[in-house]
Parts: sequence; structure tokens; C-alpha cells
Amino acid sequence: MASCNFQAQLVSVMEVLAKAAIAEINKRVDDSCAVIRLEITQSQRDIDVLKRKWQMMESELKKTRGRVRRKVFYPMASERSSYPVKIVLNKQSSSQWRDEELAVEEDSQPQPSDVEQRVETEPILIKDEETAEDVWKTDPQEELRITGEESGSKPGKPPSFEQRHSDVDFITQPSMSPEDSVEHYPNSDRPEEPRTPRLASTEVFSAEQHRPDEDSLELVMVKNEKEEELGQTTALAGPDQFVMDETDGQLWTSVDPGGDTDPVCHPDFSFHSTEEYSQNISMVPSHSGLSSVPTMTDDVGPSLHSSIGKSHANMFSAAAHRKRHVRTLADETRQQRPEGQSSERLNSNNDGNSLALQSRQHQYGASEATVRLSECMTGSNMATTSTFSGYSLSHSSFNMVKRMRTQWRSGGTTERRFSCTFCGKSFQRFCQLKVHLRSHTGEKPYTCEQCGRSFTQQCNLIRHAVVHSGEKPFECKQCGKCFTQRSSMKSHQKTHIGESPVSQYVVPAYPRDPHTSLKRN
DNA sequence: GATTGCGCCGAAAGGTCA
DNA sequence: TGACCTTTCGGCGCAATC
Repeated sequence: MASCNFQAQLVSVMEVLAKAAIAEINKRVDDSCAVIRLEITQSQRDIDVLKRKWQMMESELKKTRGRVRRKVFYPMASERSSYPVKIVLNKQSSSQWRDEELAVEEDSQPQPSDVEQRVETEPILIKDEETAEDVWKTDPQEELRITGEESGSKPGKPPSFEQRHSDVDFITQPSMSPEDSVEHYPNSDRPEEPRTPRLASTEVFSAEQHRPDEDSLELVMVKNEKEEELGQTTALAGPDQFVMDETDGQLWTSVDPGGDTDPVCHPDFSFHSTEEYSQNISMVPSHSGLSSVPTMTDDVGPSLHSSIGKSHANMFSAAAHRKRHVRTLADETRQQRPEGQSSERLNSNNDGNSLALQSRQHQYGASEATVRLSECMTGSNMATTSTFSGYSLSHSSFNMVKRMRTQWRSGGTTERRFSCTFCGKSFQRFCQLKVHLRSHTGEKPYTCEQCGRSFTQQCNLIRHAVVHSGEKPFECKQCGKCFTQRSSMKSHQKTHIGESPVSQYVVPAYPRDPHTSLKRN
């Protein structure tokens, strides 16, 4: 009877503890999800702001482009066309107008910061009817017609609501010249129009108006604008523009917090830079070791076979296998690449991203929590957030979250833009690729003055220096033994596992961490 | 001969700064 | 973006030990 009571009490206590544990786990999961959702929401807001700014710049670009082209190709456009374009050459009237506008600006108009703040809070209505093809039309009549439509207002007609908004949104643009305002407002003799631009916020203009030769200055400014516009136009006319245009919707909707979006599908804007570098890599002169550049199998095979019979084979089998798998994937994808297809294209695709992810998973121990969390962070499966609820987010986990968040912001996965044409490996940084290429070229620019040994990296030379100095800065806390390298100390510390009754039951940081789980067996 | 532990190196990721 | 630096992991070689 007493045992029954004890069991019942034990069961009840265990239930309470279990419930408490579940509640704690759920709480931590909720907190983690809240952080992630907050990040998503913030990113969404940033995207919205950037999108609005982009639309503003786009509309301003189109309007400026129309103005520049009229001035360059049709300097007498205002005479040839009925389109109400008025190029201000009357300095007095313009200065009067400016003075009035400055007065109005000081009295009633919001400060640039206010306008900018309003831009972020109010929806911007920009009438954008001009297509890319229209931009390149050269027919003067056609262009005038287009620009007239772009203006959207007919002579004598008051501007529409949308135009007012769009023009107001352009007020704070520093590149606005007084011609812009006049040009956009057919009835320039109505400076009191509420939609008349306020130029007080444009320091550029207020500084320019004191120049002695304003007409020539305006021409110079127009020329500069034309050059800038041509540059922008050239850039926009390139492939990037089409990438942006074609993927615009996807680009901006791909950060849907609750959607099934996959950041991996983000357009890869780095393709051209990668291609450019890969072309440069192809021109790298063949060093002595290039003819015998180790293939992937050369790199993996010997080490694999020689290591199997060694004592570290068990450890090798777990961690190194993943590394081999990553390399094998890279090799396979490289081999499957059609003839003539550049490697950078391969690495800019999802393959490269998956490789990056896998290597990262390997770096973090490839724990289940890591994998599931990465799924969550990459947006591929938000529902899996709860699947890692069994693991509390320790300090390392939060570091992992931080890194993955950075990864995610950079496009879902860490972008690997620079690929090695020798082995197919890709890197985030050009300098990393440069260092990596030394392993292929045999270049070892860092030489030890004492023994003459050379190294590919300076840090390795510095680390090598302790061989000569005899310094052992890393001390084992348990036995006091010193080591020259931290990895040696860590390797040594593994030998202590199992010495104490507690350490042999230490739960590994990651469930599948071979360094600790293997020692427990 | 097999195993273990250590010394050392290669390579890569990532932070920081100019 | 490159250079510099730190940190880390993995692997190889070798001596000591069983």
C-alpha cells in the first residue's frame, strides 16, 4: 500500500516535472521563433522602404532621361513641340521663383527629414507608364508624345492626384534642378501652385545659384546628368536589368515571412563577377604543379585508404565522411556539368549553395538541431521550427543562429561567388580563392627565416614559429600539460574523457558530435 | 604489428580595417 | 574589396606503449 502511494506520488512528481520541462521547451521555442519572426518582419520593412526608394529613383530617372534627351537631341524642343516644356534660361525669373519658393519652403513646407519620413510611412503613388522600349525610341515625335504622356498632364490642366504625390516625392531628391520643376509643371507661371517643387532642401541647387555663369553651369550640369544617365542607362540595359526586371516580383516577394519561399532562389547577382574572375583564373600561368593538379579522387583517395587502417579511422569515418561527401558532390556536379558550361554558373546555382550549407553543417557538427534550424532559417520549412525544440538554444546555438541569420540576409545561404577552376570549390571572397589557389600552384610566399620552410598562409608561418621558440601557450586545465597548438590541446583533452565518473556521461553539445559521442562508446 | 597520443601543417571560415 | 589576422578542423607522421 505504501509502495503504491509512493509510486503514485512519484508518477505525479514526474508528470509535474515533465509538464514543466515541456513548458520550458515551448517557451524557449517561442522565444526563438519570435526573434526569427522579428527579423523577418524587419527585413520585410527594409525591403518595402528600399522598394519605394527604388521606384522613386526609377521615376526620377525616366523623367530626367526625357529631359536630357530633349536638351541634347532637340535643344529647341520647346519650340518644335507643343509639349509644354520650358527650359528656364531667364535667370531673373528663376531666381525670383526660387526666392519665392524658398520663402514658401521656410514657412510651410516640411523639412527634408519630414518628407523622408513621410516617404517611409506613406504609400508612394508613381504613375509609370513608360516601358523600357519607350525609353529607346528615337522618333522625336514619338518621344515627345511619350514624354508628354509621361508628364501625364496637359497644358492648362491641373495635375492629377497621383502626379502631385509623385512630384512631392521627388522634392527631396538632390539632383532636382530648377528645370525639373518648371518642366514638370507646364504652367510655370503659377509658382503658387501647391505642387510647385520646394528646392530649399536641395543644397546642390542653393549652392549653384550663386555661381556667376549660371547658364553655362546649367549646360554643364545637363552634360553631367546626361553622362550619368547614359551610364545608368547602359547599366540598366545590360543583363542585370533583365535579371532585376524578370525577377523583381520574386525578389520582393521572396521574403514573405510565412510563405514557402526559398531564399536560395534569390537571383544571383554575382554571376558576372564570378565569370569575370573565372576567366581570369583561366589565364593563370601554369606553374610547375599545375600539370599534376590533384583531382578530387587524388585528393580523397589516398587519405581515405591510408586512414582506414589507422587508429583515427573511427573518427575519420564520421566527420571526414561528410567532408568527402561535400567534395564528392562538388566533383560530381563538376563532372555532370555539360561541356563548355562554366563552373561559375554551376557554383552560382543552388548546387553551390547546397555545398555551402553542407560544409557549414559539417562545421557546426552537422547536428540535427543545426540542420533543422537551417531549414527553418532558410525558409524552406518554417514548420520545422518546433522540431528542434528538444534542444535548448545554448550560446553556441545562438552564435549559430547569428551566423545563419547573416547567411540568410545575404541571400538565404552564404553566397559563394568565386570558384576555383582547378577543383571546383567555391568561396565567398576573392582573397580566399587566392589563398586556395596557392595549394594548386604551389606558391608559398611565407618563408621561415630559421629553417627555410615556406607556407601558403602567414598564419601558418606564425604558428610554425613556436617550433623554434619552444613556446607552448596552450595548457590543459586538467593535467597542466602544455601544447603548442590549441588543436593539440583539445585533442589531448579528449583523452581525459572517461577519467572522471562525470565526464564519461557528458552529453555532447550536439547529439551526433563524433568527438564526444565516440568517446562515450 | 597495432594502438595511442602528440607535434605539426594544410586549409578554410570569418572578423576587422583601410 | 583586399590584406591581415584569428580561429578552427582535419590529416599526416612519428614516437611511445601494449
